[in-house]
Amino acid sequence: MEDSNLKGTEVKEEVKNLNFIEEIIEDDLKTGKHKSILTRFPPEPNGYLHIGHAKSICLNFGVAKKYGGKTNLRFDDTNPTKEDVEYVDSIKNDIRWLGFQWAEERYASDYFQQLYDWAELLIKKGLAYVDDQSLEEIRLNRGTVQKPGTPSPWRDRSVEENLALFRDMRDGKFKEGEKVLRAKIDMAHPNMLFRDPIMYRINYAPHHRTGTKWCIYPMYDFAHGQSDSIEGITHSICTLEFDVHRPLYDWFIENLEIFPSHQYEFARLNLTYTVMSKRKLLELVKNNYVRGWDDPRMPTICGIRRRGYTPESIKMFAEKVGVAKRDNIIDLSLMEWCVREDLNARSNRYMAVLDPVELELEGWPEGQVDWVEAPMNPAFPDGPKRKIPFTGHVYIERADFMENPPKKYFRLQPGGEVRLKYGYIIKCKDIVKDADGNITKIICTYDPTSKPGAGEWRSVKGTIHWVSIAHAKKLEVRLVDRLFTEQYMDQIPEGSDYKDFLNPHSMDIITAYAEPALLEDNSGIAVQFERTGYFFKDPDSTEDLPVFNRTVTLKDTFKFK
RNA sequence: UGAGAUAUGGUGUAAUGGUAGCACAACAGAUUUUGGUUCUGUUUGUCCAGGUUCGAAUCCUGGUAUCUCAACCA
Repeated sequence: MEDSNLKGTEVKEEVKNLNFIEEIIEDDLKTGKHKSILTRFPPEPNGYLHIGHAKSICLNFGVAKKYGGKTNLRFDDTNPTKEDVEYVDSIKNDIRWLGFQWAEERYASDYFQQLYDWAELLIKKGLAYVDDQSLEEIRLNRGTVQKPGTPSPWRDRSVEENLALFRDMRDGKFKEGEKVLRAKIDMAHPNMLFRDPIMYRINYAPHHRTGTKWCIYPMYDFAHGQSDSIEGITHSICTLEFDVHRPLYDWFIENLEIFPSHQYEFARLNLTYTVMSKRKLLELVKNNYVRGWDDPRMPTICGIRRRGYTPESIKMFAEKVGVAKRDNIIDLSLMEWCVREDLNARSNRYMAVLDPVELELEGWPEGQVDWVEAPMNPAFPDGPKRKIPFTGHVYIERADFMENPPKKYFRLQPGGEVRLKYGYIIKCKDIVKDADGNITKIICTYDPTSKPGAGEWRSVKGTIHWVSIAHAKKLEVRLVDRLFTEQYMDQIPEGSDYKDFLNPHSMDIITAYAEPALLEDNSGIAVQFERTGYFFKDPDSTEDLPVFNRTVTLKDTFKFK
């Protein structure tokens, strides 16, 4: 009783440990600023979602759920030249796979008419004008961060002229780049975004949803805040690089006198050994440096999934990295710890030998097979079991035998005893080598009284895994390792060739010899090869090889001092 | 030479004027039919310099460092 009380207070204290977004929300709820909360996840459908987006998804959906609110999925599709339906489908799949459900599926393109009307309103208020300057001229006249810009010669057109010109833009009377609509703010403003930001540009590329209905498209700044406002988003959570946009976000909302959504920024996720920019990931795909967006080496959600990560582990990771405003580079080991934590509790165990060497038991009766029983997961000894055929002729891991072992090595060695997991205790008697001195076979004796369940239990220092050669299932597996060799991808200079940093062994094919029960496993989640690491067969992937995840080996299994 | 944001162990993240805590990593030990898991322990930190205060990561002043902004991208 007291224990549970204690636990209760502990949990309460943990809940009190809020990130700054949650603090803002609690405050808004408490002061009555908002009765309920509505967040949104607003991807541009121009690429696949990656682990950085996963953090944003967990945050947006997570806080809404925590405070009884909802989350919209809104596609920020205001640039037809970059966007595609392929991407909207993948984005929806990934969010669903993570286990989140959005309240409404919206598109910025749903609001094109409303946005257009608002643009006319701003023109009528004298707050927007059509500019005839070329892209080049606009860029030059914007000034620099240190020097004020110079106003456009077209800045003071009459409302009537602006209105007529803007309608002509809409009606397709101009070529791309010939005219833009700009907000009339301040060409000398210290915030570059306030130097008459462009609201609309002409683009004749067909839009993936509206086709050729429109030839003018709103810019991000003229679309995002208003879209939030239309939906009644209370907390518009985005990454830090948008913080300079917030004043402009507010400016449009104020001058349009619409629902005051507010933007809050947090630091985006960075990971060691990982390229996170969508643009760079697209480059990897386009140059065929990887096999696609869902290549198991990619940091995309679908790539990580193919590597055996579970939705739970990704959510745990998002929770662990926290939410703050300072720049960060998270160590990959934290993410790997999260999968191990989840998989350790849930994944089935099998034995598989990756680098085999033959081992023969002296005196084992010819043709005898012992079917031994082993738990699927040792955490549940009374749970589901599997049967493993044991014979006198097995493969063991080459690394599990050493002829001249160092001090603390306690696997098989000449004259030494070791247990074959779930089987007998064996003792190394002899070694057979080929002409080059490579070990081809290890001869052992075995202790018939050491059969599990058959008498007194005897402990030995080492236990190694094995697989009966006659029963072994041979399977080809991809040994997936990190895509890049460089720890901090930011250190790679802009424009340099990614090829120079690719890990040449990130997709090696190896042959594994596994116990037969593995083939019947249809748990759908990654499986643990005992003492080696995690193995995953993507149920949705028929063409490629299953994956052995080198980046998520068991902690320190291969190391010894 | 502008504006904005941010500085807490190796990496993240708490502490909102009162014992600098937690997680990952690293290291050590115990348990173990996975060198896994589990358990215990250790090491390492408030950007700098002043000031206010009985007391400062926190408040003030002045520096320093890092990031973001000059697409008709989002």
